[in-house]
Amino acid sequence: MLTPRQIELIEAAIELTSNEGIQALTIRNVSAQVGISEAAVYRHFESKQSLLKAVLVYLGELVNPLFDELATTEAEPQRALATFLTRLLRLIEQNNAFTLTLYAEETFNVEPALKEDLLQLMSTNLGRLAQFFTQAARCGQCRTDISADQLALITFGTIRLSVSTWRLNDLTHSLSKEGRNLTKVFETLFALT
Amino acid sequence: MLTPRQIELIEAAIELTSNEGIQALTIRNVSAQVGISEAAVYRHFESKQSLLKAVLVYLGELVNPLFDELATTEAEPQRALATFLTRLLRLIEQNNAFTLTLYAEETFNVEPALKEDLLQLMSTNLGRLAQFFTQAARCGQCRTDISADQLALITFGTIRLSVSTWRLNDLTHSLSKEGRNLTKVFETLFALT
DNA sequence: AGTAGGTTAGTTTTCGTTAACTAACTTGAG
DNA sequence: CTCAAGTTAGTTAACGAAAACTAACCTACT
Repeated sequence: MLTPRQIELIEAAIELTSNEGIQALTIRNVSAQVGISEAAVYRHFESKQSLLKAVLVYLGELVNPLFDELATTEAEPQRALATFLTRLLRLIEQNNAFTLTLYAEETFNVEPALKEDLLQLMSTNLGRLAQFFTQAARCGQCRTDISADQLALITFGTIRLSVSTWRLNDLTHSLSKEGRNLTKVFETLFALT
Repeated sequence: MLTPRQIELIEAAIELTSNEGIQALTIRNVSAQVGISEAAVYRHFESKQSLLKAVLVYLGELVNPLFDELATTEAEPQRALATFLTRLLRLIEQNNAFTLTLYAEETFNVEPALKEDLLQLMSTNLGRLAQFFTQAARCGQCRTDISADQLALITFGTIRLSVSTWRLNDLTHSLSKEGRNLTKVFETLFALT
């Protein structure tokens, strides 16, 4: 289990990375952010790599609840996807750090030791989204001429790029509003033909 | 204009970054790759930052011809998009370095000084794609219930994520084959309703 | 008394960058 | 044509800052 201090360190790492890029993710910066010395970090993580690993796990757990709800909700698919999107984008908007959940593979694709974790994070996300579309198609609420896997790819890819442009534009326009647009687009796009 | 050596350095930088991440993009590594001393790099670029800037420009110019053809071809839209996709993915498959054209914003979103260039690269790509869809819609070859901007977002986002998963999976499955699938998907999705 | 969690002060390595110098070329005046 | 002067593109050696990490010590609580 994670101690409060460990969580603090993980969140500092995430914040630094999402704001200033992977280059800013140093033990120095993390410790400074938390307000302890560099050496103290090693009381809580035995190496930088193990901190990175913990960050990845943490990121995975951040989005999981959203996918859980997407999978178990009683609402009809269109509504469920809309809710999912709204929540995701609101979280990102509120907490800059959240963005990393989307880009983990790009950002951390550095050390081979982490590749395994990255692959799992990515395929879990895509897989659960695909599962949702399979389900939706089964209830006749979604087109079937495009495979669930590909619908998941389109959805996730579009979301990522939307967020990406939003960030690049200095978070000016409202992401939530963009989310409502996207919801509509997906509704139109994925409806029965 | 760029000297041959400058191009060599730029290409080394791109290769390093796309293979091992931004962390590996150091003057040391670049110079070693080219086979000269670190100091010699400064005969060709006055600082690391100016090398990075040159890399971004170079990346932009790499994809530009593809967009040019997409914009000017006489072929009908469906065919044109298919060709564009095929070429892009083949380039990426052949030359690992090419991937960076897609992820530049993620990868280089580090130094504020480069933000301007990144923004331009990104919005040029998206803009040109959107222009294509506008054109296609005008000839009645593309649905109009979703805006060209959003079609561009979907297309580009999906491509990026496809390439991303391909890379994460150690370039196992054929990207060209994936391209053919994507082409079909886009045809189905974007056709007149 | 022992341990969890902090400190300071180091280590070694690598970073970007500069200084001082040199060999190989170009160029222009006598 | 010759040769002094300048330029180009490279070298080695060093700089200070910052990287990840370690050792030794302190301190407060159980």
